[in-house]
Amino acid sequence: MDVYKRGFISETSRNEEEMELRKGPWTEEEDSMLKAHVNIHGEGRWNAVARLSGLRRTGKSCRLRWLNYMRPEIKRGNISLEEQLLILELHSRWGNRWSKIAQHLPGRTDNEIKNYWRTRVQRQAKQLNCDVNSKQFKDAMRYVWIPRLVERIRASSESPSSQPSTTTKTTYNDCISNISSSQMSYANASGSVQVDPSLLPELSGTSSDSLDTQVSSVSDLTDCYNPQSLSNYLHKGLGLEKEGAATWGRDEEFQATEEHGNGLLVGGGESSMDTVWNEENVWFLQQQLRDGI
DNA sequence: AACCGTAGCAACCGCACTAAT
DNA sequence: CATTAGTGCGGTTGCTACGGT
Repeated sequence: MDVYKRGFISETSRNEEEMELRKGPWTEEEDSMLKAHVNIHGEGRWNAVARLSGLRRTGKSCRLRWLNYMRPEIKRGNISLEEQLLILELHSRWGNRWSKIAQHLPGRTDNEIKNYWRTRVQRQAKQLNCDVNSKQFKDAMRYVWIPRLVERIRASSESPSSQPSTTTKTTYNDCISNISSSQMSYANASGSVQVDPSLLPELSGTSSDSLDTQVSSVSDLTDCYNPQSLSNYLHKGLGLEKEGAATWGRDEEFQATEEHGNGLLVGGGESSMDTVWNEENVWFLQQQLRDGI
């Protein structure tokens, strides 16, 4: 109870007692009041909503609650692999333009995507001891995580048991096809997803030059999972200068991981909550980064 | 069982933009 | 043109749940 009392503030405007505004978590009662009002009067004019609905909230608060939580089309629950891929792609293209990114993920809010980015992606950057905006990290995403994610999507599409919802798939493909740039990712006829590296952020001259060649040659995504290819990605994409530093021993371990099907590439029996951002990926990259420096 | 650290998420804040006056 | 109200957006905060010790 106290939690709902916490955070009351007084409004600077006219009737201070009457206009005492609530802050903090919304109660069920408030939710239903807001819902009832919006159902009758529609969205918009949030200050009027706040006044007329009887809610002691600011218009901003009402708007936020409605848009981020109460809209009927809000999709709740775990972010699917396709959505994760889309987020990574769109973020690499647009940066922190959360609302713009959210427009391409129906049912997801900018807040949700922002939270996803901060909690999952930034955490991984932290574990790798690099800045999320660093070239190093972007390259890791571009040449390791995104291809892995693509592969997992493909793998899951081939094994119906671990298939994310069809709805989500359709959504992803629809989104991709709706994005104007022809450089954007696309879903091919077989339903698998390819990532066009050109949509990703501009890299520094040296590495992008070498990488364009490397990546454009990857017409078949399975190539991404050829250990030699991956090694090349890491050396060129992550700017690792010692070509021989990451030994095949590493890749063998990587392959062994695949064979165990415990999460890197094979969808297995994981929950959809599982992401590409698992510890093995982090470990693998840390090793590559360490060896390469 | 109690405590602590952390991840995830809902909500707030401040600023910017836009349209109406 | 200047002002103001409404709205949108990105960054940040703080609460809750949960797992580890």
